[in-house]
Amino acid sequence: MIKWVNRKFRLTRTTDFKRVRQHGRSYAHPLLVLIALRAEAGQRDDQPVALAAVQPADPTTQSLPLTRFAVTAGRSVGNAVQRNRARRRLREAVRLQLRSIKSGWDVIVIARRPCNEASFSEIQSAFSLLLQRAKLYQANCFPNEQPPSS
RNA sequence: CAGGUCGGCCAGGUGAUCGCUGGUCAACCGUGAAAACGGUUCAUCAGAGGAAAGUCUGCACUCCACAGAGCGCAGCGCCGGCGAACAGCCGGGGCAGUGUAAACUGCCGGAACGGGCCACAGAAACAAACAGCCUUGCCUGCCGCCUUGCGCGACAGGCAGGUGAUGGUGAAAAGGCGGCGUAAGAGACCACCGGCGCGGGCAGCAAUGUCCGCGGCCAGGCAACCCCCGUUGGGAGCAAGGCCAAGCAGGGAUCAAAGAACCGCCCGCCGGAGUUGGGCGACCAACCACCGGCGAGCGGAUCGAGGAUGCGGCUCGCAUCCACCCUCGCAAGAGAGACAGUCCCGGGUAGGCUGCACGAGGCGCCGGGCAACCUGCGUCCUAGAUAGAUGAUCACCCACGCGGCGGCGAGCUGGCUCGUCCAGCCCCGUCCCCGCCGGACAGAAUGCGGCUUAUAGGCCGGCCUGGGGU
RNA sequence: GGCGAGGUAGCUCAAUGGCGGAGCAGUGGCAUCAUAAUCCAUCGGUUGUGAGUUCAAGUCUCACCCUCGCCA
Repeated sequence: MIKWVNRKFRLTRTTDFKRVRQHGRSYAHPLLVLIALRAEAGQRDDQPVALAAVQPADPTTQSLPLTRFAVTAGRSVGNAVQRNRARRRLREAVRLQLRSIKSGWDVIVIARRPCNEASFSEIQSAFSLLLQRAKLYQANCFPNEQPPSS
């Protein structure tokens, strides 16, 4: 499959952030927060050129749209080094879990301050726990086996 | 060897797998006549710092304004050099301070242009007065003496004088100490010391240092208070600025009616303040050169459904006024509201591209210079993200720290055959091995020169102090 | 990223370089059967932090920290 951590498949617009944060459901953990919103077809129409250019090239994704991610760290996390580090580790956690996640969602992942002291395996387990609670795993994959295998 | 101080350098390294961003080549797909553009995949190359930080400064660059100058505001201020420029750097000077020393820190135009301040205390905060001192002169009172005189001497008071030595204070009181002098005193005078000014010699490019001579003690502190002198600066900032596709006005233009705020001069009126007069008083009347407002006339300038003024440095924004209607008020006046219709053009934000990385560039060498720095030559191209790219996992090595076994040195204890001996202990130092932990501050956002702040440690060199050896 | 405004008692704010104050709040008292209000008294400050100028700094100068606002 294609690598989905590319920038073209992330959430970048301010309007997307506003929409997901207003209408999405949030799931909290001491290390991070996850906000998910199911992408509607009408809302995706006005969305960027990259989607329209990819969809005819890849006919398998025509029926079910992409799942787009965004990773954020506010000023309460720390200084610039700690914020960048939290974003990179969360993005890596998203990339490792990406194969077993349902399509057609817009997800925002927000880092919290204890994320600085946590190890990467703790971040991974926290992220998979939140994915279970949000019921974002695909039906054919077993969520308990997938995170350690990848 | 130990401690200190100054300057410079590094900012863990190597390798593997999966990922991220940008450039280049190739293949495929889409649009297109083609050029080209966009996307995917593979290969290859590159990918944060000494402070990238704080945004304190100086520039480049862009837009706006602009004839020039001035006003206002802001920065700087010993001397010389460097530099594109700077509140920067280098070298030097003076004053004050820390340290045994090496060295380090802070400050640097003008207080005899002017204004202001110096709380409390103190007589007084910069310029004289007050208290005090003196009894020099005159007058009065009183006492003593004898030479009985406008006599001499002592005391008290008043007037005229002389003073700035004294006055517990305070951060600061019109040089210090000694003498001479005087009615009392005083740089009034003298010797020494200190400080100031002027002139000259020597050293230095200069700041300045040093020496000599003369003058006269006149002149408190604060300019990181205003100010004066010299010098520099037009304002804003890459979210500057430019271009593009779609779509849209609350934006612009047109149609309507001819006058309006503004400035100058002059006249009149209203209110306030002031002066004069009257009234027991509230107040009244007159004058009015001051302040605020209104109205008419004349002249000027602007605009024309919009215009004018003021403020914030002038772009631009905000406020007010006039022009239309309504309401309130005795009046001058004040307050609130409305701004329609038609037609056309198409700005900006959000989005994309650009600005955007070959430059006051880096590195090395020769030369000049004490140094900062500069000339020349050679070589290299070395990040360009935009919810913002460097992450995850693993192996080995290098520092640092902790623990353990062992060796050596020093120390302690014990023994005798008293020696450069043996045995034990091990808080100390060093070396080796093993295990664990484990990498400071911190992330480019237009670029560059500085400053300031944060920083685990390591390496190199100069100098100083102490100890030991030769 | 760039620009510019501020930090004073628990809160909101004052304070010509010269002993840091007001209102509310808190505590104690008066009063009331009791509470509130009123009245009286009282407590509470490293003036954000650190240097410097000055005899003296909340104020003047510099550096740092924190908070808030704006962007054709």
